[in-house]
Amino acid sequence: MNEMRSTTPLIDAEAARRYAAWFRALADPTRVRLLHLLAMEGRPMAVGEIVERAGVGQSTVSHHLKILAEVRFVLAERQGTSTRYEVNRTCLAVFPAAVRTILGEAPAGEGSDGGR
Amino acid sequence: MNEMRSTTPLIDAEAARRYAAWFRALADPTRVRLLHLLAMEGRPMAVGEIVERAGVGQSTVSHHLKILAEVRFVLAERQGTSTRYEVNRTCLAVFPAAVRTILGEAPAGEGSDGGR
DNA sequence: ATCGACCATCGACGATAATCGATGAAAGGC
DNA sequence: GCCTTTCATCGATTATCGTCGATGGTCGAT
Repeated sequence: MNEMRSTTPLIDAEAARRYAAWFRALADPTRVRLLHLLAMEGRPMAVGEIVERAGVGQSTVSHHLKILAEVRFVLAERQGTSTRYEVNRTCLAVFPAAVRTILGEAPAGEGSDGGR
Repeated sequence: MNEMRSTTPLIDAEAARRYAAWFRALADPTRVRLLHLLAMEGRPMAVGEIVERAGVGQSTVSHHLKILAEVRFVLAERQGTSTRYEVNRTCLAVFPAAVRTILGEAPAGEGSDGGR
């Protein structure tokens, strides 16, 4: 019982959920800082190394890295007993495109998904 | 008890919270749809008019409009007994700038705040 | 002054999310 | 084999969020 009455061509519910999910991935200060740390280092970093600088517990860091990885804002690579995370700049390009679509300035459609 | 150990020049906690707040404003499908509706109409709309097309209750719409207004993504204007909301495209320009700053590609500093 | 239309706010509820400590699982070194 | 290191996952706790119905406040008209 929850559809837009929609005489006008509006974003459908699924697209709205997809866009919201992207924004939600960066809707937490800890994740913003983790992403920025990885970007500034510019190299794959081990989780323990990240934890040393994050100011939050190891399980918390792991949790947030997982969320960032699910939307491909970071990439994970196992290396022996360690896991290296690095920033994935390509996928972060979705934001300008998403904003343009929401504002109706985009050619609609999927937009640059960044190679998901 | 929660600071980055920060030998490297990282985003400070306050900046991270500010960026996260911007992303959080669009981290909900209903807000994405409301913003898109306002953008497609391209004119100030009364709340009742928005409610007719939003598929959620009046108080819910009012709640979300308030959140969008707090970050200036929409602007409110009382007109008699009614309140008109319209999209504020200028402030939505913060996203490309925010992403560049988080990725360390920005000229640092405040970035285009959009005239807040 | 009263009424009606319009919208914001309140209170409550369920759902989701952030954080932590503890436990578990995989890989390497002994 | 066993122990250590490294990380992911689990369980619990607390806080935040989305939604609703109901109430309250403001303005215009009668």
